[in-house]
Amino acid sequence: LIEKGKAYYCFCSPERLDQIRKAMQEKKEIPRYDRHCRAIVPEEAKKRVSDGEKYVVRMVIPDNEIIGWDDLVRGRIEFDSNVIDDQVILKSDGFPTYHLAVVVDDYLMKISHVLRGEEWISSCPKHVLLYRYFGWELPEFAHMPLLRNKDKSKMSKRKNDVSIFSYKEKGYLPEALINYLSLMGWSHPEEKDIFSYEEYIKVFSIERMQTTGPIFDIEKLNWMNQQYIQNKTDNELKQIIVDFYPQANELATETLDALIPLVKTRMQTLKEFAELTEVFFDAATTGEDTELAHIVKEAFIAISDWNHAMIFEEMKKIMEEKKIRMPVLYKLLIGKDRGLPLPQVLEILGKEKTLALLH
RNA sequence: GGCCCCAUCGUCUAGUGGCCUAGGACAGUGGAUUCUCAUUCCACUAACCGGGAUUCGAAUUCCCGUGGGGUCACCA
Repeated sequence: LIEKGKAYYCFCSPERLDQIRKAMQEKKEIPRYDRHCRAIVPEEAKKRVSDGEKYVVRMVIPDNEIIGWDDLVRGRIEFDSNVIDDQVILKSDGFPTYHLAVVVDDYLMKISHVLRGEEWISSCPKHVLLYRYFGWELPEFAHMPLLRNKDKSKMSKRKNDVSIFSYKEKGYLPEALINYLSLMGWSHPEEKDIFSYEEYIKVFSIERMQTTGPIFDIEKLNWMNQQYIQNKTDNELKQIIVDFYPQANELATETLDALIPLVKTRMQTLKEFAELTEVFFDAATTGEDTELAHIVKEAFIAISDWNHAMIFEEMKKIMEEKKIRMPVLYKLLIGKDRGLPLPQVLEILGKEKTLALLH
């Protein structure tokens, strides 16, 4: 590029760069490199380089030209070359900057389509120019909309939780996350909301890509995750839960098996399993109403055939007599006023452990 | 601020001049089912940023505003 006159050595110090940038800003001009070193004749530049002077390499931006490309999602995009900076393409440490690297790397990798975030639009003309300078065929460019926060600013590592691993840790299923994300800026041709990754690959088309930046809303992800959890078979879900929450292995197999269908419709994320099944892991505290506890205990002791139907019968009698409602019994037995269906939970827990809750 | 991108319910979106008194999904509200909570089912609330122009006819085309976003590094 240097030999072709499409790039040149620059010896300007960071201090000088800072200075001219500030000066230009004060004059309300576009803060750009002033092309100071572009005037240095090649022989002199080469000599200074071989003398060991520190340098970077900048690309030459032509004057008064329109640089553009046909973006696959946005159509024709054009820039006036006069607003483009003589970008550094090789740093003083000898490493290329992103602009040089991405063009060369994509070329070597035989990349046909460059799909990237909208934030890259303004540096794209530099890339277009680099392709031209190298004499390489331009790939297709498609600039995707940016995921945004509630305040509409773009999502970023600094401000947001954008690590896919953290979503996994929070108990989101990979397929649910993928499904949800696929709907950010794109829509299924049949307006479906739930579809598999395989189907997504099959029906995806860049034409359906939207140009506006969608706001990442966790509510719909939650709903979608719940849908995916519900659509699992009991066995699949059991495996997923055990993988996610190894403590589940402490439970007897029958216990866990019986719990799965109960938790299935009540989990938005896998993390909620622990909360839902707390009573199976920790000895729950008894309620304050000791009189009620005593009555319930007596009634339960009398149950010979320990199953949820019988348990529920006894509970109904007590609720009628004491004029109380279900939440009171929940509170008494599991320490919370809501949860998995109580009679079933108690059946699974077993008579002995249930009575222990009421000691 | 310059340049660039964008603009339909609170949110994700359908919509490519007439099928739109704008459709679906999430959330919200009300109801049905029900042993709490969920699930499931039903219903309701809710949007084309503003102004011009083109057209017999604009959410859809064009222009001007306004608003939002991105970017202006020897970071990617």
